[in-house]
Amino acid sequence: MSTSYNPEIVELDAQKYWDDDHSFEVSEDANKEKYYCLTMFPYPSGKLHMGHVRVFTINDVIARYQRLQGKHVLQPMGWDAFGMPAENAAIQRGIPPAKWTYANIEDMHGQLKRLGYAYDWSRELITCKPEYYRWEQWLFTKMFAKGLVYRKKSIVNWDPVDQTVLANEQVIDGRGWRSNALIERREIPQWFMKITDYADELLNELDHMAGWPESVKTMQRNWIGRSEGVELSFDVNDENESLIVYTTRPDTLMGVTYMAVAIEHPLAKKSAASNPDIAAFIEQCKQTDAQEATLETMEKKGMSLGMSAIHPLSGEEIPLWVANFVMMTYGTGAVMAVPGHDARDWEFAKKHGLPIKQVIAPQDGTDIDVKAAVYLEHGVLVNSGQYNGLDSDTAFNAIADHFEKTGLGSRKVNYRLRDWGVSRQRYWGTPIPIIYCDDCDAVPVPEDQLPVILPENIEVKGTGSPLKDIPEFVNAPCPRCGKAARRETDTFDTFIESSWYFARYACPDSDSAMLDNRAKYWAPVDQYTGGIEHAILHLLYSRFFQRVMRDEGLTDISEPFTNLMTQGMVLKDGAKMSKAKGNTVDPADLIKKYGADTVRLFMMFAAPPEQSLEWSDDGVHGSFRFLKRFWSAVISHAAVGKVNVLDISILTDAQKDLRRKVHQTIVKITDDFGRRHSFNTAVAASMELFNAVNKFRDMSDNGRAIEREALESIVLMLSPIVPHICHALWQELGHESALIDQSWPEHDESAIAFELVEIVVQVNGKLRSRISVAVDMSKDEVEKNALADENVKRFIGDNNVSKIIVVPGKLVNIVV
RNA sequence: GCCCGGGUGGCGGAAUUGGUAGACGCAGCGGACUUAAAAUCCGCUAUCCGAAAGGGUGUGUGGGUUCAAGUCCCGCCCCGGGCACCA
Repeated sequence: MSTSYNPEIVELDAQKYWDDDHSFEVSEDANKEKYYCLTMFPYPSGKLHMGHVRVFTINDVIARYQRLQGKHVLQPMGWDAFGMPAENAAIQRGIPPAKWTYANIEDMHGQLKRLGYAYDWSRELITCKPEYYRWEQWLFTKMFAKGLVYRKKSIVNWDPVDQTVLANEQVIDGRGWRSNALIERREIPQWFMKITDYADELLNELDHMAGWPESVKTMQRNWIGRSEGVELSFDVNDENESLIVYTTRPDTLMGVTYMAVAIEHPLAKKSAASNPDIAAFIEQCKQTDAQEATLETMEKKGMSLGMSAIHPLSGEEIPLWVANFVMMTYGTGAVMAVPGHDARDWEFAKKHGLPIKQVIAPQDGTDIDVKAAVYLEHGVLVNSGQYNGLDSDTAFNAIADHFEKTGLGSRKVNYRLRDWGVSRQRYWGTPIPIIYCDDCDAVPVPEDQLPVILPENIEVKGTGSPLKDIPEFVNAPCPRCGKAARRETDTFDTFIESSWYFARYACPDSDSAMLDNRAKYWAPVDQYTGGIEHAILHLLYSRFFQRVMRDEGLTDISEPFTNLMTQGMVLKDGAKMSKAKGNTVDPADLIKKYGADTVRLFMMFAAPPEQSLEWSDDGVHGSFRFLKRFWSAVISHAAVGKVNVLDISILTDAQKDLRRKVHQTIVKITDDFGRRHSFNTAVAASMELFNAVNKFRDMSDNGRAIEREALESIVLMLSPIVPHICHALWQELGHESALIDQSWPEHDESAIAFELVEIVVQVNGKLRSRISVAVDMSKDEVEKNALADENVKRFIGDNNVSKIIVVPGKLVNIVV
């Protein structure tokens, strides 16, 4: 082996060894403790970017660490292959999405191999293949049979020029990205999955998921948004149907001064039919995209419907409005407005001159003016007739009881979570296995006719789905009556593919079932790593799908991911790396220049995994320099020859110090890897130990034996991060068997023991001195030593010592 | 607008349970080696005052709790992620 570090030779050699040895291919072994270590699979966009390299390296470090801990590790990789970019590429370049996607997968596969990840490539999944997506079609038909899917109208972004539905991303400042036309909200029929049936379970289980970050659990809790309230009905003058509203504040019921419905609400539609002004207003409100952020930040607009509802307690007439901020998708699409005690209602009332009435007063009796400022707190009821004087909680129950007795309302638990709309009006996705028959309505495709295969050789124009233009695809006999019928041309949301792929890795070749017995061995995923941007949608959908699969008898597991790590983004010049901003760094260029190990090392060293990482070319160079120094230090140590067995009975102080440092570092790095996932500090600790070895320079038998112990420990402990160089250095150190088959180093408690400890002395909390004391010295003795220090005496001066705090082994604080 | 994060030297970051702020690395400065450059090696490096010893200040910002606050509490500012059709 060469004395200078040549990463390309070292890395290709190690990779060849792993390939020839099939080192990372695993099968089910009941005698070994399994460890399933997974990263969120990539979309095959064409080129690997730094964000990919970061997440894959983090996961690879964990996988390799767990292997050294003796676990039977599965780390698979695959491709989330359906999605919009393939259609965009197809429009721009005239290549079918399938062709573009498969070419990208091939390129990126090669780039991943060059990074040396410990993947079991024999399990590689590609979600756009019928062998994969047939099973989600199958599950959909099972869900259909159980009533877990249904069709209803829902709102999409409609581009009136391109005559097509746009994704939120394709709407820029309210306009279509290609046509530049103003986008409209439009209702079309779509398929939904009843995730709300699982809302309570998805919510409650979060309390038992100790391996998930608190922030992600909080986001999911808030997203599900369970609330307890009362649903009640208001009669509407001259109408047969009453208006149903949901409120979490029935205690403010007597403060209702108006009501508002969404523009899609039946009452609004009915008014619009006879009143052109209202119709015009609704049309105007439709001139916007369908994003919640747009809805929440836009100007609050409304118009009186000229109708009124009857207050169920007072019998007063309450004016009825239509407003753009009421969402048809939450609650009943109608709200009772209490401007005195709700911020949005208050703002709207002020703008439109609607009355504001105080019905809640502060508990402490303070006077407030709700016309000047909204009062949101709970308190004591006023201006509320028989409920006056009750506190908010008591009033909640009294009013709820009243409505339940009269039958005009009832207590209700509501969720912010909505059912999952899975229809997409796009080509490049899994065909929804439904056939529409004039007589039998929507009929699921029977199991023996699955999969419904997506034709791949196709031209995409960007105006509606090309599937509609393929008669061989669209025309199909009704599976129930045999009459000529039409196939659904919408495809599934691509989140469906990513909601179960983690389970399929266990049995990627199973052609008789979605999951087989092998899945029982590997599930659940022990460690899941991916971007924080997936905190809600992907992770919630996966938790839902896992339960659907469970209830279908495919698995006993409810939670798919035991431990979750969400890694931060890769930034350059303070912004997320993106083509649009022109601040990308191509991993391939860096690997060519420095090798994969340097890139991996920098990624792990530059920032803790959960934080965003600021890219630095200089920093990469520093990592390369460290590897070069590490290489030559080990090579020159090995060149001297074999070392003798260490005799710990005759160690010098310097030898004891280095040995202590070695074993302290083992303790620290083990904790950093295993418990804290703090890879940046693990690297720093390795560097510190390495610096200590370099300063050591002791060619005695014991000296060389300790140096060997130190270098071998560093090689083993850095190997999850820089596996290639460590593979080579392990051989240089004279070992026959491969590094990946070794065990993680264990520390020697006796090496860590020390006699003296440095204690900090503060006077009034300010650092004034340091004293060195015996490790077992009593508190009184430590105090005496501290008070005897010259600088400490100077700061105490003539003052009386009022208190002394001693933190054993750490500090003394003298308060004067 | 709502939900979740983050803000520490010139830069990336460390400080794990309220107990020494700035580990480790980069950049910079000084030196060694070299015809020279690169590479490598050694030393210094928060800031202000001071010859030094030592001292003052300092973790976005304003308050508070505590013997002690980067860490806990309250308010504010700024940056990032998500908001259901980007993945």
